[in-house]
Amino acid sequence: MSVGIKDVAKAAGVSAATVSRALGNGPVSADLRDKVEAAIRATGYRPNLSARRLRSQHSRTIGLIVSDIRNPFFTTLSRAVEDAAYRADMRVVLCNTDENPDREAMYLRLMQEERITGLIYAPTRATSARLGEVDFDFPVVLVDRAGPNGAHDAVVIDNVGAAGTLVGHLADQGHARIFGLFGNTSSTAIERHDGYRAAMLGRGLDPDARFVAPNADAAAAALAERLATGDRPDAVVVSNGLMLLGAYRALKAGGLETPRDLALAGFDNETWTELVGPGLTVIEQPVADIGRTAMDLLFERLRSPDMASRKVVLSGRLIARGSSTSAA
Amino acid sequence: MSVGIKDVAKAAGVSAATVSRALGNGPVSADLRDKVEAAIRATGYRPNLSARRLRSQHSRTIGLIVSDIRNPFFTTLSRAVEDAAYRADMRVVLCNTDENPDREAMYLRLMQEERITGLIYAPTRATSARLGEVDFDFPVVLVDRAGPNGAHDAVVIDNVGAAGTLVGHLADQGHARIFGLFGNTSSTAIERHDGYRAAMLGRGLDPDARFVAPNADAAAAALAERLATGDRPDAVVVSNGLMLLGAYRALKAGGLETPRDLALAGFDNETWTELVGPGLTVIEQPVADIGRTAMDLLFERLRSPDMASRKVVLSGRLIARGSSTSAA
DNA sequence: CTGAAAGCGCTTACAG
DNA sequence: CTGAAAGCGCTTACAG
Repeated sequence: MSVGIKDVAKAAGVSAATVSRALGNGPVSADLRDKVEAAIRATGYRPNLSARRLRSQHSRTIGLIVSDIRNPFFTTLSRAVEDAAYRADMRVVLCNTDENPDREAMYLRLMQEERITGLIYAPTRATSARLGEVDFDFPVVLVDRAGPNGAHDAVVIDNVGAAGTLVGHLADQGHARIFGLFGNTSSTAIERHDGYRAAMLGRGLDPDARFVAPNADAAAAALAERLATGDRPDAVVVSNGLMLLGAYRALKAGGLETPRDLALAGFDNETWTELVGPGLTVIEQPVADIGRTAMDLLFERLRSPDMASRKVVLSGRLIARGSSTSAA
Repeated sequence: MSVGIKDVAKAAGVSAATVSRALGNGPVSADLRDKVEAAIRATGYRPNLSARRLRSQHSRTIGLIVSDIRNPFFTTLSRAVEDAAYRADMRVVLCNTDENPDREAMYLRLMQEERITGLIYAPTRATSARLGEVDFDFPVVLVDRAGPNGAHDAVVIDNVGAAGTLVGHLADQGHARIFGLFGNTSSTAIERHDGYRAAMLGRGLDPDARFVAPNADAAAAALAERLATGDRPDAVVVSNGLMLLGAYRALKAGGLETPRDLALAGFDNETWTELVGPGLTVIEQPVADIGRTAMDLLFERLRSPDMASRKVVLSGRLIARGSSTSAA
C-alpha cells in the first residue's frame, strides 16, 4: 500500500541504493538523480524515518525534559531548543515531569528507547544530586539547574548573585525586614535562597525564609499565612515567576498594595509583571540564550566527546520597577 | 556495545521471541517471564523504539502542529494533548509553524515520514481552505480552526457567537463606536470578525475593523494608528490574547486608561488580564477541554475510520471585568 | 506456551 | 558512479 524505496527504484529504473544515495546526497550522477527525483514526485514517496534511524543508528532526535511547559521559562526555552534543533534537521521529544521523580524516571527511560542523540535536561532536585552516579548513553546538557560539579555540561544563571542583587536593591530602598519565599523542588531555588541568606547576613539583616511547592497557589497560601502573623515584613522576595504570581494575588486578596504597603520583587520577567500597578521589580533571565547555548554545548560535545565538561554561567539582569521603589 | 533483545534472550536462556512476548505481555509462562525480567534488570536492556515501530508498523506517535507554543492558548493545548497521549502510552511530536505555510508544509511532510498515528492540527489560513483536497495517510483532528465542512473532525469554539457576545456586552454598557482588531492569518480571526460585524450591524452600529498580523506589536501599532486619527472609538475589541496584550500596551503608552478613556475587551483569559487595572473583560476558551476532546475524537476515529466526520463546537465564556463596565 | 525464521524499510560496506 | 547483498533490532505468523 504505502510506497517504499523499492517502488521508487523500480519507477526510476535504478537500484534502491541509488535512490537512497540521491536522497542523502551521496554520489549520484546528475542523470540518475533527475530520474529519481521525478520518480519520487510521481509516487509521492516519503522515506520511513523509523527504518532510516534503525539502519543508520542515528535518531537525529534531541530529548528535552522540563518540569512544565506552561512555566513561561520553559515555554521560551523549548522554542529556542526546537528552533536550533530544526535548523540542524533534528527532532525534539518534549517531556514534562511536573517535578515528579517517577515521571522523570519514565521519561529518562523513554530517552534511552528513542536512542536520542542528546538531552537538554532540567532535573528535579531529587535526581539532581545523584546525577554524578548515573551515566547516560548520550550527552546531557543541564539547564536552569546544575548537577554535581563536572558531571555534565550545564547552562545556568548566577542564582546566588542574582538573589543577592535583589536583596541589595531592596535594602538600598530602605527595606530591612525582607521575607523570602522559595521553591522546594529545585537546586535553583536552593541557590537563590543561599544568595538571599548571604546577602541578608552580609547587611546585618535577619533572614526570614520559607520553602514551599513552586506554584502560584502554594506561594499565595504561604505569603497569606506569613502576613497573618502580625509582624509584617516590609518587602517580599520570591524565587520564580509562578510563585511571584501567587504572591501578587495574595497581596491583592489581602487588600494590600505594592509598594504602598509592601515591596515585592522576584524572578522572571513575565509579561504581566510589567503591566500590574507600577510594575514589578524582577530579575530577567536570558531564557532564549540559555536554550541556544545549551544546544551549542550539546553539538560541541557530540563533536568532542572527551572534552572536559563545561558550565556556562549567564547572568540575570535586574529590572527595577515601581513595586520596590520608594521605601515604606 | 548496546545490549539488544538477543543478549537478554541469551542471559535468560530463552528465545528472542519470548523476550519480546514478555515485554508486550504476550502469552508467556510465569516462570519464563520471571527469568526474562531478571535478565532485563541484569543487562539494563532498553528496547529500541525505531526497530519496534518499523517491525510493528505502529509508531504510537501523535503529531501536533500549532502556530507557536508561546501563545498561551497553544501552550495549554499542548499540555492537554501530551497528557492524554502519555496516558495512552504514545509520544507527541510538536511543531511550530509561526503561521508560515512553508514551515507548515515541511512539518506535514515530517508527519508522513514519522508515520504518525494521528494529527492534532491548527492549520494556517492559507492551507485551511485547501484542506478538502489533500488527503493524509492518518486521521486528522483540527483544533481552533475548522476546515471546509466535513473534511476532517474538528474541535472549535463558536467564534461568531462569542464575538457577538462581546459586542453585545459592550453595547449594553453604552458603547457604540466599537473598533475591532483581528488577526489576518487564521480562519478563527475571520469568524470572530464576522461575529463582530453581524452583531454591530444587528444593533445598527457601524463596523470599524482592521486586520493585522496576530501578534502584540502589530496590534499595538494598528491601535495607536487608529487612535491617532482623532475620532476616537469608545471601545476596542481584539481577537486573541497576544493582540490584546499589544492593544493594552498601546493604550498605556498613549496615557489612556481603561475603562476611563476607552473600554477594552478581547479573547483569551490569560493570567495578566485579571491583574491589570480593574481587570480586562475577556472570552475564556475551554482550552484544556479542546485538547482532551481532540484526542478523544482522534482515538475514536482510529477505532472507526469510516464514521462520518464530526465537528465539536464548545462555547467560550464571557468574563466581564472592569475594563468594559461603566460606560464613558 | 515456546522457538526458528522471515521480514519491516531502509543504509552501507563491498565489489565492480 | 552503481548494484547486489547484508543487516540494523525488533515482532509476528507459523509450526509444534
